[in-house]
Amino acid sequence: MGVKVEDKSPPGVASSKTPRTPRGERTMRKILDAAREEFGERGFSDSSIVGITQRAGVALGTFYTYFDSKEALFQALVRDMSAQVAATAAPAFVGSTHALDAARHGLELFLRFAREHRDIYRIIDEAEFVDPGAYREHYETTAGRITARFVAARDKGEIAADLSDEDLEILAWASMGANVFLGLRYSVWASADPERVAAVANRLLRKGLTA
Amino acid sequence: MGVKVEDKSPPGVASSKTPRTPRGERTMRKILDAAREEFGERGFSDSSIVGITQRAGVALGTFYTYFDSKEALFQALVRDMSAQVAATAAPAFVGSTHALDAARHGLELFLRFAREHRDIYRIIDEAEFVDPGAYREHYETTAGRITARFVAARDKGEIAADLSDEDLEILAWASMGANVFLGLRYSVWASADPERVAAVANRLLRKGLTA
DNA sequence: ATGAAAGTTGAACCGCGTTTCAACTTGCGA
DNA sequence: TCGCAAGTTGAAACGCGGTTCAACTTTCAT
Repeated sequence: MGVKVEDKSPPGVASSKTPRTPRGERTMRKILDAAREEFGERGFSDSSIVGITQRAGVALGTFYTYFDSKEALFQALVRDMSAQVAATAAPAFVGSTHALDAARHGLELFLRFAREHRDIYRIIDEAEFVDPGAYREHYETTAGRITARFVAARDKGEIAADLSDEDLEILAWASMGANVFLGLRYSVWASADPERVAAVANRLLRKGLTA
Repeated sequence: MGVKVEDKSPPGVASSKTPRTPRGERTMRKILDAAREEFGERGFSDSSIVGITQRAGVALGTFYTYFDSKEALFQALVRDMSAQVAATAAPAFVGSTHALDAARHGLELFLRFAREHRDIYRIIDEAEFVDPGAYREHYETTAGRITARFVAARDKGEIAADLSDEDLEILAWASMGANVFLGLRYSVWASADPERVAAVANRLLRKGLTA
């Protein structure tokens, strides 16, 4: 299938679908919020544009003022949420905390976030099928950030010097996968104490990455 | 949505949809194989029963002799493949190998398997949305197996005695998540050397789980 | 050999949800 | 104040694909 997007322009550049007035802005926002609810509750294929516009309190046709298709809307949503997830864990990595403590704290924040936003979690997962490009971009960007932190930590002597950049990339993907599944199991499917889960999981990194 | 399954009987018990002759058996097999191809290539919602029956070389109506719906077919497929994945890694754990070596070898086998069967990998992922029950069952069963191995290894003194059963469950989920994402990144999206990836990733377990 | 059960066929039915569009309303800038 | 661009509306067109079904063919037990 693939996603149809008319607007190939870089973000910030006006296109035929970009709202030009405050009113239009508000309406588009209402549609995006409604879409998050609808996609989160029913999944992509069981969601309908009728349902989304009804939730948003606008007419069916209004949808096509702002989006070319259901897929284009989904894509917009995924990029929005990917940014939100990144912003959630980010605070753990400011300052000069030890990299492995930061990783533990970041995981804890992520687990709390997942617990509050099961719908968002689900939407990103579904992107694997609805919009593979956005999905891949989300995880590659995330893994890239983790790798960069590992490399920096190694150069600061916080983790073992014998680990190459390639090794660290592998370990970053492993770490990210662990985090995602811990979120699925302990935040989405059940609610366990994020602090405890993060502390136990951190053992793998703390011992596995040091000399 | 949810999956409609008329047949609530335990496996092995005849139902109205079970083939009763060799010919029926063959036809059902043809449909299942065609479905694996179709779902793997196009994903669930872009796959059609027309397409599947055409690939299988049978008439549209024949489908409904063996399955109640598109969802029921998908469910049958997922259970089939879940078993295949389990069977793939299993050989690594026979004999009296050290638990952590076995884990490394099991991951390597899984990575090779994922490389050969990207379609199967994708189908299980999509079950999260098409048939959440089967998806959850797949990962809970898998995590359960890993946890059991960890517990046994701890009792044999191969991993740290201070880890509780609950700790080991958390670590099992982390480990499984790592494996899944490594498969995605290094087998499905690209083809890296499974032995190398498994060896590097194993460092986390080898150091993280021992005292 | 024969009849009944199992299996096969594909046209047609059917509901649903996306997309279009021409008439209408709102609100901003001159 | 006025006119036009932006935004809104919802009925209807449209396509698509899952499901049904009654007629037909094959298989197999007796």
